[in-house]
Amino acid sequence: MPKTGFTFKPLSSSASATQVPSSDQNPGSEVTNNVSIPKVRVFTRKKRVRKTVDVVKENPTAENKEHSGRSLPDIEEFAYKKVDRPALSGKSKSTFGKLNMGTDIASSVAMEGKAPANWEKVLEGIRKMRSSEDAPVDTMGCEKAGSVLPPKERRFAVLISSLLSSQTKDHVTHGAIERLTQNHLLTPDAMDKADEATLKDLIYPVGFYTRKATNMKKIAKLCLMKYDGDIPSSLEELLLLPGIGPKMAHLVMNIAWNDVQGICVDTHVHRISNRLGWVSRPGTKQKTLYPEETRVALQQWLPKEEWVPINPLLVGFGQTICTPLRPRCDICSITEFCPSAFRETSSPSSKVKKSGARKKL
DNA sequence: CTCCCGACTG
DNA sequence: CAGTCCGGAG
Repeated sequence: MPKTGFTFKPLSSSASATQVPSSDQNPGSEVTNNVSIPKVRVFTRKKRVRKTVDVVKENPTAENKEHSGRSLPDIEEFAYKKVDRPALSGKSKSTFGKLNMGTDIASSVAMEGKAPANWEKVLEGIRKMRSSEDAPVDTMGCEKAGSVLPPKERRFAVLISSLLSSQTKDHVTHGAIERLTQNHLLTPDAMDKADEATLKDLIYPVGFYTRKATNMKKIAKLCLMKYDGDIPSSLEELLLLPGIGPKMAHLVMNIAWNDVQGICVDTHVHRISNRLGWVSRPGTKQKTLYPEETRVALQQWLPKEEWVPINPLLVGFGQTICTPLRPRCDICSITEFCPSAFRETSSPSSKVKKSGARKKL
């Protein structure tokens, strides 16, 4: 991949491990330095085809697809998003009940705020396992590359990169950022003026590009109008931006502002922390139900120096060994400290009703 | 819960 | 080829 100046690499705390040598990079990237070209290069490959699957969801109760309750109740402090979310109270309760089961991994669960036994050995063990294989998840690959930009631009780039990186492979995110950069659209000003359709085409392969293009424009405008072209500097204000939730907000605080307000918890950190018995619901031995709950619990005992590195560490571990499905306990070196080792317990988001149910007849 | 997008997996 | 992946929002 040609790196034309900006080589930002967002802390892809999610996807990215898996290879994907896919021959398709971006076919038009021979655009080296025609800086003067005012027009935007549009993606012409693979047509975006709507799936138009005329699936008549005759079974609205989604028998499979059991997410792990993504939305959270208003757990403690600021951290939680925009306005007040009324929901969660009544409805999803039944679902949570189900997810809640099988949580006896608590033998070594940390007592409120107290560090679980051997956590240092566990971390060390994971580090070892990670170093042996080529960890694709390098955390701050950005600070070195992004530093070529003035602070303000760099922060904006970090914010946009974070937005684009969710649910998207690293190389894809990188390509999108590169295209935006080449077209001089990686600034609040330009982005605000740009066509939404143009942005959409430029970021194309990233996940949820349509929604992200919309969010990018809104974010650019907000940065312009409320923050003088800079990005919000607090967690609360970052959370107010469309498309920026707890996970990304912490990531941006860490990288863009170098101000560690909290741990960036994604599903890997969430799942593994629970498997290890590192966190539990307040006052219980139950697994935490939401990433935010995990974050709070983890922050109660994990030394602050580990707050940032814990993410890339567990993400890499979670993608290669402690996987959601069929974790590789057989090759894991810390099973002696893991209450969940060799248990089919699977992830926090258990998979109860699933294959057993009938498809569509 | 469901949708958003698409690439990958069993 | 249905199910997974996994962050955010409604």
